[in-house]
Amino acid sequence: MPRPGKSGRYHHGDLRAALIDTAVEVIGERGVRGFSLAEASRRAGVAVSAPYAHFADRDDLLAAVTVRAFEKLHAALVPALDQFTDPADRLAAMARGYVRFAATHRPLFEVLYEVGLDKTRYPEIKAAEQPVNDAFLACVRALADGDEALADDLAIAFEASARGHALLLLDEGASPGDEAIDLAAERAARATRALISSRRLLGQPRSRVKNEDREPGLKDLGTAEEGQ
Amino acid sequence: MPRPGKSGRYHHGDLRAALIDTAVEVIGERGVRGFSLAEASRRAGVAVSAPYAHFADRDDLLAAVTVRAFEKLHAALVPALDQFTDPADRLAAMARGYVRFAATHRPLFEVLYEVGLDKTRYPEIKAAEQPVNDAFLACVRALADGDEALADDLAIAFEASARGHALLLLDEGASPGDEAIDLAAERAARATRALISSRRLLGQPRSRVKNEDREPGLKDLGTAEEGQ
DNA sequence: GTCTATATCCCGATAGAC
DNA sequence: GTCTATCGGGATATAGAC
Repeated sequence: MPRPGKSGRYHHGDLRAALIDTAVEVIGERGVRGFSLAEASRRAGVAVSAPYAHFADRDDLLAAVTVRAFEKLHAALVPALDQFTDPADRLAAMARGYVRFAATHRPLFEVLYEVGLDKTRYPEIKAAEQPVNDAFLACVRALADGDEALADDLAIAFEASARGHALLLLDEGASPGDEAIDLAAERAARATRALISSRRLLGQPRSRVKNEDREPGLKDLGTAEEGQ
Repeated sequence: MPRPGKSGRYHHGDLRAALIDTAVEVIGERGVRGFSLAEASRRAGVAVSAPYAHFADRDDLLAAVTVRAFEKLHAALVPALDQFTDPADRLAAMARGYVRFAATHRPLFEVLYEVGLDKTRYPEIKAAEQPVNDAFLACVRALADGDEALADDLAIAFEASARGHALLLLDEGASPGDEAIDLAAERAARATRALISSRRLLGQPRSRVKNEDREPGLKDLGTAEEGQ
């Protein structure tokens, strides 16, 4: 942690970290695409050329922000997961935490999907993404009972639902503290449970159908239950 | 349909329409935020000042593109809907058509949600949106059996799921003709059926529960708590 | 590591000629 | 309705001083 000291320079202990902070701020106002290195520099109180001492270029800073975004997402999800042992409970909690994260860290959430950086060029991003994916895949597999295809089906349906709920919430313009957040998070959790409950309906008509999944009117939810 | 005629001018029959076309093209490459009036003009082969004869400003052109987007979406959905009478079939078909639209008209799909224009300032957009919403709400209500709250729950869960499936597909980088499109569309349709099938699980613990919807195996949906 | 200065580029929007 | 020309602004990135 470099400290400014007594030097004649009027600057930072850690400009690199400060720039990531201001970048998040700017992204929150202008979006990823509208973000500019120049504006971030201005808000950090340094010359527009200063960032180049810490980042190769604009994309390099965005990559750092993306890493932070995945780390924060993971940090937001873990405590929710630790509350439960039942896989269905855990997956529902993930949906809840995910939606909440989107609303309380909107800029970081946007960054997750909108940076559009080539991840092979920024392996740090893939690395930061890993823990989240692992936690989530573990839940899904536990609910699929060894059926890999079913695990995939459920994983995709869950991801789509959670992300969709988050986006609908953000479209409403919800901001931190808003009561709409809890409502949307709860909706996402319930949709997750609904998908789990009917997960046998998610599969493509593969070679041989497991049991029967005739489309019931409303009854017959029962067959969906055995993985806890 | 104005035609160029013999005039000395070397121009369009309909620059307005041509600009909308090139705008879609540019948005496809650079996104909504990266779209510029100047680039659209260049591709249409006119001076950068020409668009101002047809559009008040950049936003005005984007609004026109948005209107086209909703019209196209509606056009893509109607034939799918006409195929079925059963509400569940219709809603599943809507999901399928929606996902397919996202992949085959990616720029227009992006425009639907990312223009960020004040819709009160552009009532044309609201008007173009209306038919899609109506068709979709009709399906949902038919499945809710008079229960308004359930209709809302299902509507949101469906929208979230469909949009999420579309985004996951686009993130894969699917382009028109790709086989991944049909797969994703089918997944969205099946997720829709799963949600319909378990729609009684979507509701918040409201005053009094309609009949019974104790979910076997999943106890205590009621007071799910905590998120982060 | 940060500054000042600069090169180069693209954008939105307007004015006035045709 | 379109063109040429222009103003004003903001961006990325580099060079060289301290």
